[in-house]
This record gives sequence, C-alpha cells and structure tokens, in this order.
Amino acid sequence: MPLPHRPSPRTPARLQDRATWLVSRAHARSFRLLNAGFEAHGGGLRGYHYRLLAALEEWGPSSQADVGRTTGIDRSDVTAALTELEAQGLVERSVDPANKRRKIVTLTDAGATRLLDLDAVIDGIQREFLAPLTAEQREQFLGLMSLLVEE
Amino acid sequence: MPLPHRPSPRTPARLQDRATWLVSRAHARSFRLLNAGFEAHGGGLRGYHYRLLAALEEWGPSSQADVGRTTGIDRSDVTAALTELEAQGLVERSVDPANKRRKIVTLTDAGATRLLDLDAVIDGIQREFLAPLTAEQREQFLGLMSLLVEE
DNA sequence: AACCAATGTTGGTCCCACCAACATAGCCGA
DNA sequence: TCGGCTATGTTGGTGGGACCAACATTGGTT
Repeated sequence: MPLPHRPSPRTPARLQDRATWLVSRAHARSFRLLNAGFEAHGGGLRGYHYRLLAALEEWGPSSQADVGRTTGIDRSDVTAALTELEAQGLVERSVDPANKRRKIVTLTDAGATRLLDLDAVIDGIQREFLAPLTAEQREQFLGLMSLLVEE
Repeated sequence: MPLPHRPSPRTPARLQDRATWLVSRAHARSFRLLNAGFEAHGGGLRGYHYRLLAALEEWGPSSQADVGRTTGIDRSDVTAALTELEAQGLVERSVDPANKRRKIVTLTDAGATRLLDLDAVIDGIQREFLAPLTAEQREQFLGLMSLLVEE
C-alpha cells in the first residue's frame, strides 16, 4: 500500500505567525474573490478602474495627476486605465483651458451608474471575505487594519 | 497666488472602510517593506524562495510537487524558483530512485544558513510593519488574520 | 530669456498567481 | 498484459498591481 503523497497545504511554522505572511494570504484570498467578481459582473473593469471611478465620484472632475495622487495610482497607470474607461464612455477627458498640460477627467452618467453596480458587487464580496469573523471581530479587524494602513 | 493643486493622497469614502481595500493597502505596504529587505539583504532571493526554504527546513526533503502543495506555490513556479535556489547551492535536486518522475529536493547547509539570515531580515520587517500597533493590538491582529486566512 | 517643475504618455520591469500543454513515468482495471 | 488514466516536472504564457525612466509639451520663476 503506497503512501498517498498528498500533503495538505499546511504552512511552515516560521511563516504562520508572521504578520506579513498573514497579510499576504489574506490579500491573495481577497484578490481571488475580487477577480472572480469583476470577471462575472465587472464588464471588463478591474481594481484600478473602480478606484478611479470612486475618486471622481467623490471629489468631482480633476486632472489626471490629481486623480493619481488621491488614489495612489501611478500617473502612467492612470493614463492607461482612463483610456479604457473613456472607451466605455464612463469618463470624459478634456484639456484644461487654463493649463493646457492638464486633462480634466469627468465622470459621465454612465460612469456613475456603473460605479453603483460595482459597489453592489464589491459589497457582496466583503461579506464573503469576512464570513469567518463575527460582527464584533469585523469591527476589530477594520479598526486594526486602519491603524496599520495609515501612511 | 495659484492653487497648489497637490491633493494629499486621501482615500475615497467608499473604499476606506472596505475590508478588501484595507487588506490591499496593508499588503502593498508589507510588500514594499519585504521587497526593500530582500533587495538589501536577500542576495537576489524573493518571497517564493523564502517560502520554499522554510518548507524544506521544516518538513525535510520532499518532491517538488509536495513542496508546491505545502507552500501553495504552483508547480511551474516551484520549478523556476528551485532552479534559482539550486544555482546558489541552497538546495539540491535528485531523481527519486523509487519513482523516477519525482525529484527529491534537499536543503543544503548553505541553504539552512541562508534561511536563518532571511529569518532575521524578515523579523525586523515584522517590527517595522506592526509599528503602528500596541503589543495587545498585535495579538488581536494576528488572531483575526489567522481566522480570515484559514484554508 | 533661461531654467526648472509639472503633466500626460510611452514603454518598460518586477513579483505573485495562475493556466495550458507536453513528455515521461507510474498505476490500475479490464 | 495492455490501455488508459494520473502524477510529475518543465516550458511558456497570461494578467493584475505597483513601479520607474524618458520624453515632449506647457507653466511658472527668476
């Protein structure tokens, strides 16, 4: 009777209590869920697109550079993602007449609608992601993560 | 007096309380720290290499497929990373005489030593990463993350 | 006018995660 | 025993997120 040779995916001891490892695993899980959600209901959009739409909705028309700074996305990535959003009619770009270097990005009605759709999808994913925790633990989790993330 | 036009990197409201967003930010920060650490003291190794060395140290010589299963790393990525580790003399690969498909991977002394070095680097990064939290909060954080990550 | 800084764009890199296909080797049931 | 299935290691590829370098254009400063 041969050995099965099918070790379950355990975790090396030196990893399983390290914060960076746990964060990495949590991120991998979160990322998988988000990818599946975007794949199923995202209409070809990804995380960058959602972040950009959210920033535009919250702070109104801005230059690409400002959008990049508020979202923490690199200028070059902002350019690429906005081109894709523009192709779907979700944002509009126009040269700032007061400063011809800048392009003012504006959320369209279609973009605002799409953002709401994505909100719903992402809210569902939050529940799935946080399923292992009780309501109280979720509170704690969000609080601790906020501390860990600021700057 | 012209407007500064330098918005600080805030976070859209619909993002800042979502668990997946916070995890993504925490992971980005953790990843930056780890990258910097590996860059400075990692001798060209990366996360995959550390995970593989750790698994070999803990569970002894194993086939590549088993190492991949225990670490959660894809077979193909295991192959590539092991080739790099082998080139540095940190692991050895030999065909399993009892099953010529399999390659048994063994940690060398140099590999074990290197693993200890990396442990020290990564421990330092844990402190840096967790700096915003009190000791008690760190305990809570690790506990909650473990729940969230399970399987 | 000369210099420097900001902007948008192009075109890269890197790491992690994942997938498809393939040759080889072992296994198992008919 | 043969045929088919699975496991293994390898090659090569995809995709997302995060970055970086260089460049032309435009503004602002001195």
